[in-house]
Amino acid sequence: MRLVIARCSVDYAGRLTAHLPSAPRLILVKADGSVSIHADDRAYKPLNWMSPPCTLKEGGGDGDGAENVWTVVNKGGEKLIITMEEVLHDSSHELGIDPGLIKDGVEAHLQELLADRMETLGEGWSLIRREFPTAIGPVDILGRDRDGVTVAVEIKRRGEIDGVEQLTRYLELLNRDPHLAPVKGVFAAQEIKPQARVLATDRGISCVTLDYNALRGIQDDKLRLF
Amino acid sequence: MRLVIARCSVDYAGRLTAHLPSAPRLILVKADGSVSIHADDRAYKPLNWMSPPCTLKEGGGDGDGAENVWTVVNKGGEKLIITMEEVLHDSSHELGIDPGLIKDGVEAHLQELLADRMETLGEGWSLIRREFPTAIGPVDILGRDRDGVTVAVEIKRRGEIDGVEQLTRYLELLNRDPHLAPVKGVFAAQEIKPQARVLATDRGISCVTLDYNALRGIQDDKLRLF
DNA sequence: CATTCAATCTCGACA
DNA sequence: TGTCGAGGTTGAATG
Repeated sequence: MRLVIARCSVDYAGRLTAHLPSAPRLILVKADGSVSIHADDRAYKPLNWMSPPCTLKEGGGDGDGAENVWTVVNKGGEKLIITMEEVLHDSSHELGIDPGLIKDGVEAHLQELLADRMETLGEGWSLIRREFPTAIGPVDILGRDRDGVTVAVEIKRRGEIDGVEQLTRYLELLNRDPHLAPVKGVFAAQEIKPQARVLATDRGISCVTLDYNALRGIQDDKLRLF
Repeated sequence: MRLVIARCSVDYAGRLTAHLPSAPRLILVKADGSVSIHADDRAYKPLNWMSPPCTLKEGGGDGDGAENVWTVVNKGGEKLIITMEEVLHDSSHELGIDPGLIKDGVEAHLQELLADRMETLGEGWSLIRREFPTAIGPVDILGRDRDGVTVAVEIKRRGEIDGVEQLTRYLELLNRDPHLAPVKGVFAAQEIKPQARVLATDRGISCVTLDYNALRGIQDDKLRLF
């Protein structure tokens, strides 16, 4: 990864045409050849970028001696032209390939724990199975209450409206199956937003706030982010 | 803007929970307090990030002496926890506020030029107006052919399928207006992808390849990116 | 402040 | 390879 801080102007011509007037910016050249240009605000989105696979050529390439012009092109014929006016910093660093992001670590764990302790949801409740498959995706937990009524449980770390919508779709589908119907819904999360609670209640879905540490039964400072 | 290259592990807890195992990465701390973590690939998307407004605290904050732990929190209670294991580079740079991106410079210019030279599209063609308003957005150019038939022109720098779809929607709407109907469609671009051309032709929309320099009539090396 | 909608959306899965 | 759908979507514009 190469980090360049430079006063530069930038022209992009591809899916649209765009121009950045001269200003100091960060130019990020990554090992895969991709280039992005960042201002000193906004974490997520670069001002300008070229996605890999692409190639960077320093110098105009026309042999016109414009060595301060960088040209980045990709397969689709998109071009990013960076005119360097003053380089303030330039360093390179070997990072190697990244092991990558592990998502839902805690949510998966919550599901595991809850499946093992269905009595958390109610006395006499039992597990049918985790990740119960349906046509529109797996239901986190399918179980039975003490009366043998089927229960679909949706687990989120933070319970928001879209989670309730998701569970509602599962319930609608599951209730079409005469072998399962009637199916009750339980919305379980470490934290449930008021709006989500109202919507769930309105739809006859019960809400359960989960205590991660209590479920684990032990403390683990490394994972206890809150 | 602060650039830190460090071997680190990262935990995010917010709209979801996610974890990055220990590896060397770039940590970008911007003037607005936002933080993003980049691997050595992918130009656009950070591995992990925290959008502003948010606050960064170096050190665990528990007084536990974990000074190598950075904690970033925002209003919504989202947390990003970076555990620094080995700092390989750390530099700060003053960039100031960015003048920002100017989009569509050339596309807007193309529209201007074409409106002034409707005969480019056909002998005797004339302009009704640019940015002709409709309920679903403005049509780039509305004009008439030599027979007085209304023509809707969609202009793109690169003609792709979505441009044809857009023009199709305009045509459908415009043809419902008895004062205008029948309305013909013209898809004009500096470069038209084969797929887009096929789709347009299939829908009775004619395609025109625009020559920017010919339309301008003069050369301008500064703007001529191709 | 909530809501809607476009984006150089990106990114992964699947046919 | 193209298409489809989700995303910690982000970000701007609007009521």
